[in-house]
Amino acid sequence: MTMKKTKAETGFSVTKSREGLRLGYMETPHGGLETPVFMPVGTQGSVKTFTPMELEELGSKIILGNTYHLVVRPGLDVIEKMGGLHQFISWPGAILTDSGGYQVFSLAKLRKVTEEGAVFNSHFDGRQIFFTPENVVEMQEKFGSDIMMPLDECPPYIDDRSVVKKAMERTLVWARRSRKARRDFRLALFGIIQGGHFDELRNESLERTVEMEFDGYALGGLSVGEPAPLMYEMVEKFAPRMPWDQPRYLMGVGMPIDILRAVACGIDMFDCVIPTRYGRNGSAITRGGLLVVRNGLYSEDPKPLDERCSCKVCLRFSRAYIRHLLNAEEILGPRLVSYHNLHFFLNLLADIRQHIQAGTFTQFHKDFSSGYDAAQR
RNA sequence: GGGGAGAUGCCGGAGUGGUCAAACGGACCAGACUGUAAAUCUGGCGCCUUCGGGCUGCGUAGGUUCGAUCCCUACUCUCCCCA
Repeated sequence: MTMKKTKAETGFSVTKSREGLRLGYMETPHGGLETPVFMPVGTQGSVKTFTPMELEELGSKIILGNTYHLVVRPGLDVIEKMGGLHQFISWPGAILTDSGGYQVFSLAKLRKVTEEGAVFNSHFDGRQIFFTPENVVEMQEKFGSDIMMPLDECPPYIDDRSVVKKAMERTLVWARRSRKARRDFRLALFGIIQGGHFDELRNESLERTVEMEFDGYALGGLSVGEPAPLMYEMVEKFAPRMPWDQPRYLMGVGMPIDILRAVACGIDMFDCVIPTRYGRNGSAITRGGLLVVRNGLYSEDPKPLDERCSCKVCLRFSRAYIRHLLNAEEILGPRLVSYHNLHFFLNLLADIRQHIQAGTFTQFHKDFSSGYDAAQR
């Protein structure tokens, strides 16, 4: 008698540091990676402004893709015919794909959610696209995503408990269906915990999702407009209750200090558009907080974006030059700031891992926070 | 020398008697951005303000009118055509 497979072959092991923090190692079909980890977001098959070579150079082991966006364009067929997502975008590392659950939130005006799934009027050409828990898993298997996220309903930050409850329950039903739909057990499938800022809902979502036995668990529905303290509260309460021996992913977070706080609560995986979006919009993330290089203040500033940074951009270029590039709408401007920002995030996570290992994370966290302008988050 | 057109805020450029501190762009200044419809979006952009409003203002100087960026006169300057 053969045991029915319920879990991916993707391996994950955690050790507990002296300070009680998590240090993990995850194996995927596209290489291993240490956690806590930051995953750059490459929605449409590209981490905006970066070549895969640059991502490798920065030490990124895993990036995100987005099922909704990739299906809208170039379409599932193209990616399949090109040999899967990794080959198509020429990325040798791991890929986690989000399901389109976030688009249920961000493209709320263009979609309709039913028990069956979510119908989107494509933002690109208006064409209707139907997402169900089943076909979303199927699509991600065709992509060959190392980590698949199930379709979920990500509600906005809202005080109406019944709305959040409904989304949470629907996410549970969809989770069960997603789990049943998987065929390729080399790929991991995570469960997503919803419930907004309501303790009982979060709790129920967590317990019932964990019962379904996924390969990892994610806290979803946070950083969707709620006050930061509320997000911290949720992470502080629920991260520790997620299974110890499996990856814990806080979706869409966040700013450096958000990440530090979440790591302290036991989160392993992060993704966020901040480094790349802020980069394109002219803000550098630095040890001192946010630095809006675009501002006139820096027009004659010879200093690097971050005086304590050793990235290629900071070793070579002045704020004045970068501001000029941004101002003149030279494409190099957004590229340079994005490069610095992503280096900052990846480096921060490397520092975090190192300090956890050394048993000095708490001090590092404290030092970082005091040097970082709180007003800039 | 003759004829014509025009001068508006940092720049371009609407406006042709009151609803104009003056449309719309651009530049400039600032803010936002957290599983990316974002190389995007929002706000400010004469001076002062207790944010109610007050003051100065559309080449210069006069004039008409209750009222002028808008009409008249002169001047200054710019551009175009003819000689």
